[in-house]
Amino acid sequence: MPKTKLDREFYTRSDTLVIAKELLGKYLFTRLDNALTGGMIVETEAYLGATDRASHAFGGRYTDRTRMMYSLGGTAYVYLCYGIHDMFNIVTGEEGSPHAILIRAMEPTVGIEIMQARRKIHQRTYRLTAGPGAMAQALGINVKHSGMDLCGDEIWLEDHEISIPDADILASSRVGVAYAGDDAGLPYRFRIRNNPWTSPAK
DNA sequence: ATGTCGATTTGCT
DNA sequence: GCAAATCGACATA
Repeated sequence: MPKTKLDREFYTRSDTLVIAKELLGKYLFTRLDNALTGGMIVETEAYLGATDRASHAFGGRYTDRTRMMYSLGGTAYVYLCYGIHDMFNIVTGEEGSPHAILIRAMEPTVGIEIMQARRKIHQRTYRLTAGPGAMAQALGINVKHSGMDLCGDEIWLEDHEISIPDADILASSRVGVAYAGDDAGLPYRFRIRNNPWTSPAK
């Protein structure tokens, strides 16, 4: 089966919600510390830049932390949450448009022992990569990788020609964004129906 | 300069 | 099921 790395054109398209859905079933890999780890994306969440109250870039906010969100599509945006968790996002759209997609969970396929060691988990459990902080930790991603080009060879995505039918994509409201007012209820969280590797948060 | 709080996870009651 | 953990970004002064 053909496996092709997602190229710049995939990320620079303008419809972030479409990209967020298309990312389901794609594969995410990291080759960090000379170790290959990765798996299939099963849950994503879209943040629509300056017009989205839940986005860090709402209103065009531009700070040291959010600067990377304005990069060209296909750039990593990683930030620290609750002082503990590194959250991995994929920037989309053209340069200057601060859209991003949070990768919330994946089904691990490659380098499982390495991911277990990074997570200090030594049993087979869905907890390994369910939830954005847990998944980034398993992949070895941290805030130092913010701004990294996802068309390079340290963090990248691949199309394995798995397509998720619309009927198997569940859309629901985003998690942990109650502060976003009217935008909190928008159905921008997507996951694969009946996939046990999706994150536990409601 | 200082205070508040988060796009979460984990462990314990 | 609930609350602690933990620190830097951001807002306010």
